[in-house]
Amino acid sequence: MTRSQRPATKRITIKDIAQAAGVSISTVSNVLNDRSDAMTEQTLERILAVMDELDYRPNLMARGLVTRRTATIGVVIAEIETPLFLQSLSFMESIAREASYNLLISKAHTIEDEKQAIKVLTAKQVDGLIFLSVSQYTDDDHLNELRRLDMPVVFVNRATLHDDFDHVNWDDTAGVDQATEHLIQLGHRHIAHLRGPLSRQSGANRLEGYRRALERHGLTYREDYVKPGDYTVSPEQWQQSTLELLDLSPRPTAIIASDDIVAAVVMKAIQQAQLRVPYDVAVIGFDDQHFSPFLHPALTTVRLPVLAAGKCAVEMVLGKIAGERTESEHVKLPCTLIIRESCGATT
Amino acid sequence: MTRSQRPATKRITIKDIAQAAGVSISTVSNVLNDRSDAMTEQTLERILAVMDELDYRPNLMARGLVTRRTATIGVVIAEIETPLFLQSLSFMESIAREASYNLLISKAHTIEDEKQAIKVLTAKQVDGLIFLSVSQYTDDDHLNELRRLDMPVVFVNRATLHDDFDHVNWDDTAGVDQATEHLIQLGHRHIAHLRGPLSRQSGANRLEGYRRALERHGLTYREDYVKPGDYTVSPEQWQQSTLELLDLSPRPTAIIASDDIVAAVVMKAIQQAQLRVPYDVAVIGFDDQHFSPFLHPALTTVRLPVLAAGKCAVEMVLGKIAGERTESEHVKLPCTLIIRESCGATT
DNA sequence: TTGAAAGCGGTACCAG
DNA sequence: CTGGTACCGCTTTCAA
Repeated sequence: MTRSQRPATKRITIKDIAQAAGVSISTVSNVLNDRSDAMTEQTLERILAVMDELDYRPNLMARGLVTRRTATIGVVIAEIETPLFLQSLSFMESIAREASYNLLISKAHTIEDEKQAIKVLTAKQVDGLIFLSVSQYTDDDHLNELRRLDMPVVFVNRATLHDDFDHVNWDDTAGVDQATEHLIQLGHRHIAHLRGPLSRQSGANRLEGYRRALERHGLTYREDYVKPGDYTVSPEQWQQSTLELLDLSPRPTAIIASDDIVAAVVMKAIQQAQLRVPYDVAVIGFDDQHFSPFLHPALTTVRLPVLAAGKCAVEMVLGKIAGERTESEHVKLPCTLIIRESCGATT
Repeated sequence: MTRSQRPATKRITIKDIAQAAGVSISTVSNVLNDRSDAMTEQTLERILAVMDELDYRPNLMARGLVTRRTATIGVVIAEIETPLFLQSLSFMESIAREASYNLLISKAHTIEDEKQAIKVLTAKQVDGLIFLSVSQYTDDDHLNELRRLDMPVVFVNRATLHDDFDHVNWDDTAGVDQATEHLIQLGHRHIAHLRGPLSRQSGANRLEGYRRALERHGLTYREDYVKPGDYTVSPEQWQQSTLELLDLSPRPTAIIASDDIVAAVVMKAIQQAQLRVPYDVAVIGFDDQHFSPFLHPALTTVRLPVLAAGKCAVEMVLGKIAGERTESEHVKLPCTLIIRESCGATT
């Protein structure tokens, strides 16, 4: 059976409803827009009945053409593959939907993609724009055109140079500081760090948090305790780096990984070296991904407020659309240390 | 600085371009639609220049109103939280974008949500609809109205009763069959299964695959080797069930988990019981999630073809939109056994 | 080759 | 309180 040959189902419009109900177009429009106060109960009922009977679906594009509202927010996403970011996207959808908005999405890996995404999303008349990015510094000149748009724009996790835009970020530095502090409180004095890429603000910030906590406690920062451990190098190298750390003297008693996946590999390497986590070496991750509680041992990690950030971003653009918020805002959300088993503390 | 007070930037339209370039509206429309053949090179250049200068952005809603095309595909997503499904969504976006389509998304957890999602997405005039679902049997009557829509509709992973719609599914049964077969080939004779919810087709199918492989090899199916292990019960119960399995006599030498997260917990429980994976007990997961290669030991699992399914679904609706595909199709994608370390085989 | 005009499906203003 | 009508911004015949 093929369902694709045009069934010639003439699409029914507001005019059809008006005709069938024996009223004017404006009257129908009024009920569509909840202005039925000044209308006979009877009339309303009849119109409603006709709409239902004819399976009427108002064309939101036609409406949008005149109201200049689409009830749609555009989301430009970098590296959407990251499970965490996708979760954030999902949550943003929930918040948006509560306000009867939908999300129109477009991924953008390169600057060129991004330009293109901005072009098409604005051409589709979205009411606002959210950028879900990696914290990389990039050439941002093309963002200037956004200013001419007179459209709410919010950047999530973006190290942009344009400070007059709205931003939602999280405090990586404080996050790792907290993690390091936690280890120090537990008595650790030799803490290593598999750091993220320094090309990203997050990598640099986290390293900074690590140093800061160390310094605060008068612990020396050792170059050889810090090694790259991120997607720019292979998992084998994470493992290799871990082994090298274990060979150091004094051997680090704790390792802070750049993210939860790396932490999993670190734990694995430690265990394969016949050492125990956390008894011989404690491990802390970063992100708090879905699987982290289920690792063996359950991973102590720093939770990124991706959900809160998504919610915040959506609320910011909705606020701007509604004209409630007008000032440009820079929100920095805190990270939370989630204590589980991998560093030995029990809460 | 507030950027929200109307800058009175009159939005420029095709009319403005025509005026500024000293040509007619139709001429501008022609260049917008790549019909510049019958046009002076000069005219074209001038129009292009003016468009660039005025930063002209054609209003795709206005266009869509007449062309009845929006270059947008609606995606209705159930349980978008699942990292795997979100990956699929992300991949769908890639495929769609290659064809210059965008995705308008709406989550729907309940039937009521779903009705609402269908309503608003169609009202926004999407060119096609993709349902990314859980494989649950539900009351599907509301889907009937989709038939009247004359719009391409594809269901991914949905156990719908409406066979005349397009479907993309994967073969859970064969997937678990394969996993079980693999274990049997490795010499296992006592294979347990932490099964998924039987309320979902996937749970039932996987159990079926398990039984099928057992029977094919003349191994008896033991009720006590099968326990529920899914989101309907708590992680503590997964752990508890694992321990119960380990207490059985003869003790299972292998456990097939309902998904990778459960598999992680199973491995953890086994290890905490001072047994080794895979030497004492082999473990196989289901999904092949992002973290699975990084578990200790790396998880052998059945990969769900979520990416391929997403791609397939998008291509199906694009094909229908283009009028190339007309027949309704039912695609069933194979699952792939990914052999890593957790069941002892080395490829 | 280019221009004029009639919609697409709504909204909203203005009479009556 | 209801009906007529001028747009919204673009496409698309149909003439010139």
